[in-house]
Amino acid sequence: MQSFRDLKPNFSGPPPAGPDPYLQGNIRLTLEDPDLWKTFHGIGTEMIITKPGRRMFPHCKVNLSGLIPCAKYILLVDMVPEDGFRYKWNKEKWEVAGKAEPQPPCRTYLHPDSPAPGSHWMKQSVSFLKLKLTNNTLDQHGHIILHSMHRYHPRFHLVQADDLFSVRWSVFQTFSFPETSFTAVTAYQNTKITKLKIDHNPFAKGFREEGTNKKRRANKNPASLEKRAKMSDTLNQDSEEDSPPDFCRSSYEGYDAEEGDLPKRKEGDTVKEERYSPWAAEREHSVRTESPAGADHRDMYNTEQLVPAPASYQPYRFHEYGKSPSPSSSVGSSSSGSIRSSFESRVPDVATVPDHDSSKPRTQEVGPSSCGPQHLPAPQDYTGVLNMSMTPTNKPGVISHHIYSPYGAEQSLGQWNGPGPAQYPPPHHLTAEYPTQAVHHGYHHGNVAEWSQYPLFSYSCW
DNA sequence: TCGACTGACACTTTTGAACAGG
DNA sequence: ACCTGTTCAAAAGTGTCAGTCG
Repeated sequence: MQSFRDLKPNFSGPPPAGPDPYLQGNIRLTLEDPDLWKTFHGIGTEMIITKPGRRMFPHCKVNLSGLIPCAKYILLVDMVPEDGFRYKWNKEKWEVAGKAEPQPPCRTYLHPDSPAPGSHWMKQSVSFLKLKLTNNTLDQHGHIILHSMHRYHPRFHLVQADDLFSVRWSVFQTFSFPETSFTAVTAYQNTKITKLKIDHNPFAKGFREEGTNKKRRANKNPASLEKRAKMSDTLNQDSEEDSPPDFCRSSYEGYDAEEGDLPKRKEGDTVKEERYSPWAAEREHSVRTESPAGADHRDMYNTEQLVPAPASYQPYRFHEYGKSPSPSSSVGSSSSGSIRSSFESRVPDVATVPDHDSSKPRTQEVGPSSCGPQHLPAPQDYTGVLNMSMTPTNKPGVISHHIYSPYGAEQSLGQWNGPGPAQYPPPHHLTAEYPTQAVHHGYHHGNVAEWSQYPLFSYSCW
């Protein structure tokens, strides 16, 4: 199991009144199914993105501990570009194919249970199963928009807040897991990944060797069969013989393709996995290339707590600036680089809510929730809060903004979204960090939808 | 010509409504 | 009237593949 290293409050602005006891806890956020993730990561995880939106597999699932049981927390996920490049799959390996395309509208997936007491988050693992990825920049469903052939990794944000509105005064704690990085694709490039997905994703059972989906295969034309045979040969070759030079052989060996079972790794095996994936080596040399905003800008607002990986991950987490980003430049290892320096020493991020909110009664704002009998707010509860906002009302303190919610009651605002950035430029406190984006002056955040449309963290979107 | 992308397809799991029984 | 468990159809999630597009 992994846990993040020492917890640092990532809040630099005026601190909440009095010492925040929540920052002193031993909050742990661990990734579930790490072995599965590692298996994928060892090959080079790919995630399909489609216009209507595609779930991730493996999907993000985390365990939380160390939270204040009676305090409410909000859990979010967003996707961060790994670097400033676009990639292509060429001859069994990923190669840089140019600079990254301009970042699509950043969106943050809010866990539908949010906000919920710490006891709820700790009760069982928290799944982001319904998080969907899309390549449709005009997506109206609130899915997370990514570019195909670009690399990303999910970040988890934990916010102690009673509701969305109090997020503004809350402290973000950010976590990421090296093994969850992936390449967004519209069609699988690496046949090994395809096989892994088929073997582990129950929905793809029909494509397993022993599956019943033979009719379709029988319908294939000879050319397809031949092609598939080639693929199969390649796969077998890869599995049985040497992996392509740019793949981490040792890591892939851990995957028994025939059995389809997760590798049963012993602790001692981790040494073999020092270079975890085609990307691992890149990490060793890698760079976060110049982005319009620049790494500095991206680093300013939050403290990302990279979850310490086992020893085997160390090289992955080390990287330097100014070297080739090519994932295929796997040779060589330098374990002496800075530990994801781009994520360190950040000024804490402070989320904001629409200015209008400041006028609303702060009955449930910062500070510990009173530890009384608390009912777990079901998604409906949360929805109810949001519905208050969505429904015009005359009640004082109740915001009557229109919040776009593509979901039903259960999923209202499960994914924050809204109109494109052109319509809703970044909020004030972020504009300075968006030198290349439309700077908006005198803008008032009209509602949560508008606010949530913004990237929560400037460096996640340039 | 080629690579990226799209949509239809067959298959699977999940979900929820309808029903029966206690 | 309620609760629980079962059944079944619809919905949703998969990778495959042929075709389209730039």
